[in-house]
Amino acid sequence: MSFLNDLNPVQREAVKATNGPVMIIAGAGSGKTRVLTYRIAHLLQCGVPPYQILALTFTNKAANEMKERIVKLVGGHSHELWMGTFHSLFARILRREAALLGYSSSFTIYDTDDSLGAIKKCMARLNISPQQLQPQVVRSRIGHAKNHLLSHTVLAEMATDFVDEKVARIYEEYEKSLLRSNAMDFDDLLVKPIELFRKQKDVLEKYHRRFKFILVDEFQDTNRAQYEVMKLLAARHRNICVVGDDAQSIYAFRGADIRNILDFAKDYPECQTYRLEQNYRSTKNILSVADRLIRHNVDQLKKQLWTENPVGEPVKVLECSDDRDEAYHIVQALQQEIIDHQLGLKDIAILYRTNAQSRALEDALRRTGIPYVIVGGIRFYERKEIKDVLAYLRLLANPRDDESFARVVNYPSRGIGETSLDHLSHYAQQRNFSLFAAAGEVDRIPGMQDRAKKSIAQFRSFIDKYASLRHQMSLSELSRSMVDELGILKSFKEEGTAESMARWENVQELLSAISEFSNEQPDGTLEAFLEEVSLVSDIDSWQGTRNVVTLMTLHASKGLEFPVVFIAGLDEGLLPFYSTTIERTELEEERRLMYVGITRAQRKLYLTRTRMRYRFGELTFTSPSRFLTEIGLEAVQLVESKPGRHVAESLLEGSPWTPQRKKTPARRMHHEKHSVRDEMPNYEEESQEVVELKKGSLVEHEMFGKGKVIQISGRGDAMKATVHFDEVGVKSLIVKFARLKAVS
DNA sequence: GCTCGTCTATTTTTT
DNA sequence: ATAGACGAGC
Repeated sequence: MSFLNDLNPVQREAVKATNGPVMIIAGAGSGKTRVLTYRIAHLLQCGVPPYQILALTFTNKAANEMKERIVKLVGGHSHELWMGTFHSLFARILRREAALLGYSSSFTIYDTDDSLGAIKKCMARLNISPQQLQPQVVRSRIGHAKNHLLSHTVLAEMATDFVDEKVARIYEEYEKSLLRSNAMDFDDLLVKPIELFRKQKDVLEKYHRRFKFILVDEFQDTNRAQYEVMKLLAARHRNICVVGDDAQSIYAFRGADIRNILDFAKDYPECQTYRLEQNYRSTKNILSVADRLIRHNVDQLKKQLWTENPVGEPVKVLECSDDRDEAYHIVQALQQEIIDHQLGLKDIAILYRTNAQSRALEDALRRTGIPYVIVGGIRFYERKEIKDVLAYLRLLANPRDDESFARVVNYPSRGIGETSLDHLSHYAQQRNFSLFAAAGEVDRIPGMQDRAKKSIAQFRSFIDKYASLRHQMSLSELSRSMVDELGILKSFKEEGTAESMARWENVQELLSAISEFSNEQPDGTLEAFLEEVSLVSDIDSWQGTRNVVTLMTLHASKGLEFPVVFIAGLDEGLLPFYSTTIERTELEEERRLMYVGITRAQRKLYLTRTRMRYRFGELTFTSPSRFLTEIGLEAVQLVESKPGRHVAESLLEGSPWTPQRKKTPARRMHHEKHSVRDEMPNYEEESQEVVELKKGSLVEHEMFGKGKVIQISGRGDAMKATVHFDEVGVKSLIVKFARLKAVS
């Protein structure tokens, strides 16, 4: 089994232990993904049919990458692997089994906004005012309850105060409204399968027969519901492998529970544990900074990361006067790195705690003409105009979707105001109807204006018309003609403001996304498209191949790596983030977040902070993050920021970074919505001497030394080579920037 | 029922 | 600083 030789001894053991429960504690940069992919490849090679393997990942991107890598290792039927996020895979199972839960298979997935809307309506019905009890609070309490598998009855029994009692009551009402709307919220996608498996043993058995091997990635970020559903599925064969790193647990705020790591050993006493402690990613300096920081956490498993990589350059700390100045120094340093080390823009990432921080950075990059891309921020699918169009599509798939109904019944304006809608929902409520069903009996509703009745009836027949056209035309034709008939694009155009033009563009982008989806999956249904839309994350669509600087939050950076990393905003209060006080456990999560950021860096790490920063539009003084103190001055190199970015600006005249303006092409989908300028030609065409590379070639790299090519993937600029270096192990390099020299 | 102006919170992080 | 929510007035 040749490919197993690419692994170090511990990795190889972890890959080969296919029977029974296995826990892999994998430190940052220790080849976690590699072990997972090789493990699956190994299973396949041992003759396990792909459909018997269930692999649960944190993002769709991780799943897709893994699939690709597995195909490269063993070829073949990777599409038969069940690999994806908990949410997307269980949505798939739920669609199949929907009838058993009283749902139809075209149920809608409510996003957080939809749930909030539904909760508000429930509260109104129960006469609980939003002043009395914030709907946001109610939603998070209900979400918390669901994640801990507590039903509204149990919650009511446990209630110790007034708030909990109310929440339990609203929870009950909310559940009813979800069922009536044929809708599930994000938490339901995990909770409902558990309900189903517990109630219907035969269904569970069916999946037991199917999934003989289960793997869970990013185990430290799973919540109780995820753990429970995984346990149910693994109950029969007990071939369950979880991979995680407690030091990188950064989602406790949304219910991730590190206890899962401890409970695993209890629930599976026969489990074999492997620790991957050799880091292949970062220099010794970077690793040492990471270690000095994380040592301050009390809650952590014992683990000592080490590396054979070079010591590397010192980690630099930049102190700046304000956030504009900080952005400017980052941009300067970044340019210097590119010149000094012949890097591409895509080798650089700027990370920060809050999305709001991206603004100053964007300004600085734009002014210098450096192309960049922002991952995250306001998501494409959460924009108002997009949600409006999607609401129509959702109604076609599931007319009972009350949130969508309420959203667009009067968009574009049809003269159906709050009063009419109140009448309608009251009528619906009395009969336990959906709004759409009530709209079918509009004549029987007392007290409603005739004009409103007519409009509602028209709206209903509009939906009916397109719902029946659904099967006669393609998804993209359907959406296009519906949007046309609604006059949405036209009205944006007529409005003519910059904002409405942006909206126009966004709707066009949505329509192209739908076409793209139809082309890629000719038999893809409307439901499938909507599901994809509900469950994508920003990081899913980030492609590391464009030659641009990447900006993102520390959270989004998990699982990625970059030669050069900047972490901005090391100010107390911002990173760690808190407003007034902070508890130890929260502080430790912030520290892990910082740890995640540090360990993204391969070669060079910059930490920056400011003495003053704008907060809520006001300039406030800040003190250095405690994390800087904890790391200690002796481990870093403090760089005095040279004041005066004006000087810096004038120096830029005529430099290679002076903007060479090019017309901005239509922006790409959500992930690149903020990208202002496309790649500049001098970077795109920056080509290295072409080295003839093929499997088995001997090469030399300036940092990693000599090695042997074990794999080539991609073409052109995106061509990657996987090289086994004598000194540092296996690396995947982008050929264009790796500057590999042939060794004879 | 709609529009304009003022007020407010928002600035964690996301499937 | 800014966008969304809310209330007063048409």
